[in-house]
Amino acid sequence: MSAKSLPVVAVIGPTASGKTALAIALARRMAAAGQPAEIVNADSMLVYRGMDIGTAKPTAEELAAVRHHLVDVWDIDRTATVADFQQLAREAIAGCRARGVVPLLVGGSSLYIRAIVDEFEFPGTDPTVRARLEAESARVGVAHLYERLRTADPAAAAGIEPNNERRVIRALEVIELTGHYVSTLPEHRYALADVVQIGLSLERDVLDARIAARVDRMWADGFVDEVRRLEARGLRQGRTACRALGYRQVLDFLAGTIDEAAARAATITRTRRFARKQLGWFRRDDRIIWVDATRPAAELADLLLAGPLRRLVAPAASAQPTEVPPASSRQPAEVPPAVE
RNA sequence: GGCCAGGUAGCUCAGUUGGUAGUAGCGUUCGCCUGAAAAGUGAAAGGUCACCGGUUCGAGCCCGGUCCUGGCCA
Repeated sequence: MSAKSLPVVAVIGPTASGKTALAIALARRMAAAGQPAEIVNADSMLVYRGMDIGTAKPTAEELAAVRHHLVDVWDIDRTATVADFQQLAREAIAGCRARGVVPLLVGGSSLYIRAIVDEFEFPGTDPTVRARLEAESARVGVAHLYERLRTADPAAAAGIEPNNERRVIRALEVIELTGHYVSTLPEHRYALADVVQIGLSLERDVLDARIAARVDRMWADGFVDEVRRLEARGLRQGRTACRALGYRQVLDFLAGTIDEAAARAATITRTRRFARKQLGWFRRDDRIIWVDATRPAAELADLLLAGPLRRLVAPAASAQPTEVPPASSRQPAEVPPAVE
């Protein structure tokens, strides 16, 4: 199979829906069929070294079984940004394809996934400008900054809530750098060639139960100690990692503002809310092919490789010189089903 | 069994000298989102004020009784 014909397969879904398991299963099945695959992480927290239990990071065995990109690459005090991620992930994807490897992009954040696969351009940033605006906001209040935004760019201001300090500052920063700011998201249009998005879907009550079970397991596995160790290594100093679900709550517990039971309960409810948010994002993207997350990962992998991803393991694929079938082609045709 | 404190939104509670309840916190639901997205932000829905009776023009609030919860004493 030529590198050009390799799709990028995005495995998405809310937290605790089984993305990691499915990606691993897909990679194993594909490898067995002679088509190597590697995982490109699109999760903002898996990049941090030392954040293992609370992020449900793939296990050592899983990491050893399938090559992973963008996992354990940063220290916890580094600030993660979508723009950096976009670049790194696109490089990793291009690298895979160049080597004849199918990239499996795995993540739960629609923005991160879209920034990578869609036409998505970020205006630049300037730490000095940013710092100045942040300091000013702290001094005089967001309301003043919002007023300035209103006069500088009424259209942009209209799309931003006056109280949303983060966005107000960012908008002013971009206006200062480029002259204007667009406060709406781009269309759903792929920038990368041949993208297939697989979404894991499941009922809310099942999802909620899984989240609670996962948090319980995290605690049983020594999550609090993990956070304690990371705290000693500067977790509080960073801007991104310290706000991760669970970590933030345990840090509150370690600081004494809440007790441990409250930290655990808050981790569950915040994670649940996060999952709702994720689902809301994915709901708006009609390009996603949804599969039932309650089925075993191996079974789902077989189904996908017999259906939407069939061309990746079809025996005759290497014999067909050109003609890449569209991702949407789902005629069973002459290819024998992989299951049953 | 006696005394005390309570029973108001899914949870924790406010509720001023009685005028048919709260900008409450959390949760829930829905929306927005471009360099912190596991982040940030907006809005909405939710209550026969434990139950029965009484006083009053009018009771979450006062009186009597019943039930329930917690504490103390036996």
